[in-house]
Amino acid sequence: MIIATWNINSIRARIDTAVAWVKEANPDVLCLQEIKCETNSFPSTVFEDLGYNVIVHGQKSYNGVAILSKLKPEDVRRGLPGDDAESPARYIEALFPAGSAMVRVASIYLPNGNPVGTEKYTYKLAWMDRLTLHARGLLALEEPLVLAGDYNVIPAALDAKFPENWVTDALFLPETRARYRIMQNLGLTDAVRAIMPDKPGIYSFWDYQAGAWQRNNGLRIDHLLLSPQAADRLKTARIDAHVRGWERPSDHVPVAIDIAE
DNA sequence: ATGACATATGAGATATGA
Repeated sequence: MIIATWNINSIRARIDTAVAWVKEANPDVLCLQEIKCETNSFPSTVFEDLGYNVIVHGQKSYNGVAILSKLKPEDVRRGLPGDDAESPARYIEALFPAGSAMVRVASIYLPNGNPVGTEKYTYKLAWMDRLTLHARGLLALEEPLVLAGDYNVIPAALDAKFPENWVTDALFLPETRARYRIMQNLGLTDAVRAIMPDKPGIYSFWDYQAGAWQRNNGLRIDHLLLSPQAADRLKTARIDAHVRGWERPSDHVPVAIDIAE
């Protein structure tokens, strides 16, 4: 079962690109972030025509998350516990039952947090604390669980081309990385690093500016965290970096795993 | 130090992003 995550940076501006990758990779579940549209404006029929179920948690202009899936979603949750009606749309989760191969998947768009020293950074840290609390509850279910998305976290120096440029940034500060590590210490496995523990130069984001893609000046900030029951089934993980070279690309690329059914 | 790019909104310029 292929499960992927992709910050699409506007689904309406990127619909052809999204369809092209879906046809190429044929994922069973695709978590999208930064769809940048309201729930009712999501181009659901395009994907339904390709055989996908579509669930969306959108908002006007910014943020917004969705999950495309071949299996019918159940137990859908929109928003993280603690969200209110005005909270940005950054979390959607569903259960995909397939006999013994059932899996619960969340699409996560974690706040960026810059600039540090403002309420944006404290909001990011608080959001990570809320996510951790929710993850604890999900882990207690002892199910295959995949928390996939744009974490806006550079977990280690290995995950940036120039880590020294990020030491005071919200993506790489010790307080940020500590919270990501706390999630791992709960028993969640970073799928890409489980498959490629020490491999340098594997990134999921390249800035649009200053020729970042051409110089491979990237960051690995899109992650799939797996419960033990999912990690036991992990077969492969990959980052589809070639998509960054397509016309009018998102600044992020899809990250995909294959778990045994 | 600044801007470089890109998108949404809405019709020019600003907010957001990482």
